[in-house]
Amino acid sequence: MSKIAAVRFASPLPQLDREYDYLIVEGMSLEVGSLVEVPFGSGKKAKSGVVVELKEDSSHKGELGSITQVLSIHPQTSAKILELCKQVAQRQASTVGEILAAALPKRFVRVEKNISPLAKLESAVSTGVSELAEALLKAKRVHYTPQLIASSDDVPSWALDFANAAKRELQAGKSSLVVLPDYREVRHFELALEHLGLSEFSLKHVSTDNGSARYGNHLLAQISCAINYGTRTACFSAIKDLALIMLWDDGDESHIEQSSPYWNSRDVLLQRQQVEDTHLVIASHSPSAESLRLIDLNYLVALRAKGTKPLVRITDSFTRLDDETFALVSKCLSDGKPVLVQIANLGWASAIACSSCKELRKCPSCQSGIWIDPSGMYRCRNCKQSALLPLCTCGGANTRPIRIGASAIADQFRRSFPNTTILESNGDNPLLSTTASGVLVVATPGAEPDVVGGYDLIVIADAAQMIGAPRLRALEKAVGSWANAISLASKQSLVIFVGLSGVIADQIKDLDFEAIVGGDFQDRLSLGLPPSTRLASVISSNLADFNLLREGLEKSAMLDRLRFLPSADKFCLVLDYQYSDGAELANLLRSLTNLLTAQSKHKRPGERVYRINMDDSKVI
DNA sequence: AGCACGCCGACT
DNA sequence: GTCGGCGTGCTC
Repeated sequence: MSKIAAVRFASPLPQLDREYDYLIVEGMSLEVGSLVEVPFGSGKKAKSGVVVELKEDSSHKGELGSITQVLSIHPQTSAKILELCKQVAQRQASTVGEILAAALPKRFVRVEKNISPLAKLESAVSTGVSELAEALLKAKRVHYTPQLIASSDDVPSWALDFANAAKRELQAGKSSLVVLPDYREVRHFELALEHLGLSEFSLKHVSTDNGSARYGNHLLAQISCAINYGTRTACFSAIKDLALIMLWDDGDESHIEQSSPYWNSRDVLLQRQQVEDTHLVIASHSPSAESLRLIDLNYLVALRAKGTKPLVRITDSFTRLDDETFALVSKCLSDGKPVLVQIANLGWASAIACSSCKELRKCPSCQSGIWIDPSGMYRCRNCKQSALLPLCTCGGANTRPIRIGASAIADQFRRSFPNTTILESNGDNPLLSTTASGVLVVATPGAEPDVVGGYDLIVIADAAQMIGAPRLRALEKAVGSWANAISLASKQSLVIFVGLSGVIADQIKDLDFEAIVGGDFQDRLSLGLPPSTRLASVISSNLADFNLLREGLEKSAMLDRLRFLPSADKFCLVLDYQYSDGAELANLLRSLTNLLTAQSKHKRPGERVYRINMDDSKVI
């Protein structure tokens, strides 16, 4: 029996970011991952922590305290996950405690009393031939492009491929982990599990589930082999005999943690693959620039499923719905077939202008633009609140909409096709699926609902506008959202891209998403922009500490390898760095900000002086 | 985060 | 003299 336990606290504080050794009282049973209560600090106040190591002796010179009690014998996490937390903390210039806080679920004592292991899958059950599962026998890490359109049963191909690969592992007595961007894709994967009769062998890890269900599955994952699936926090679920990790649509922004320390599923799972020595699949209809980079480096082996693709029609029309497109929509609807129209902007209009002087109308309090939301309210882009519209500076009262949005387009369709069901779906008000037959759906990118049998016509009405957005990843994001929309097509579907010409039009003809994203990737490579490099950002809470940080970096040994980029935010420092310098930069930023935070004259309770993001995709 | 220690100004 | 202000630093 070990005598000493090293304990860690799930706290973001850098002062507490280390292991503390405690004596294990005789007769106490615990293991790595157990939750314990220990006396801590000068007041010997009880504090709960996680056992991270069992050992015989301590390097600590002073006297050791004793563990007061074992709160839960059930391990909350595993040694491998603790190692993963350390590595992620290192890369994100964060603390282990902060990552650990993300890795530990909320505890529900009652759940611990009645957990029983999951049933075992009979290994005799035959498995269908799966290209993906076959490829995994040959390569450790795979990038997978599934068949674009579902071949049957309205279950997406990728979800069936994932479930089949997971089934094969389960038959070999191994677990798998599937990480999905959002609830929609969770539902798709569940459909595949149901289709293959695997539901009872699976464990769901999503934050929207009630806490006790989630905690129960968290504990079960460590004692039963299963198909584990969930959204991004599932990246840190401790799993028994994990052999396969699969990530769907790694370019989706839902995979990025929005609060400090801003980790993302792809980076965490790439590290987890190494820590746990598992197989890894990163899959999407349209590749992310990062995964193309990993294929280029031969870190991922590319695999593409064969399959039919819908017909494509491209118009270089400046209007979103030219006469010919409109006629095709009309024809489809009169045949009782479902139609999808993807519109980039939400609401009735993106902006409004004065009818007399043509000036854009601004918010009276902050001078930001005003748009019209789906309920028809005038809203300021900055203060987000509904704005009462005052008279224009020229005295004019009338306005006209600039760039009408999805609600206005849906309204036009309602007038053109009074006998057709017109549905709207957007991120704020998503429609997951519809069963109507002759339906016309107007959706914003990422909110396209499923329809039974698939859409027979899909109109990407804002193709030109989406690729022209002044953002670094505009093209990659646009193509990704087109691919996902088109994956909802029926087998005899037609896809219309409005407003495209030139090289992109040539590439989109064959729905060769990889060629488009790849070309964009090469362009960025030659410009030295992400993902060939990365952008780190540090937001300071005040000007004095912002200047101290900048001075500190300018005096550092890394100065010649860093590039300072201009930033719109006033206290935001943006740095461009090479992947190979990432670990060193993270260390530098962490030690520098820790030092400056300790000395800061401007810190306020509860507020961080510096917020570090080692991979900021929003910054330019 | 807490909590003690410590080194300066105002007070019975 | 000594009570208490909160800046600095440590917690196994």
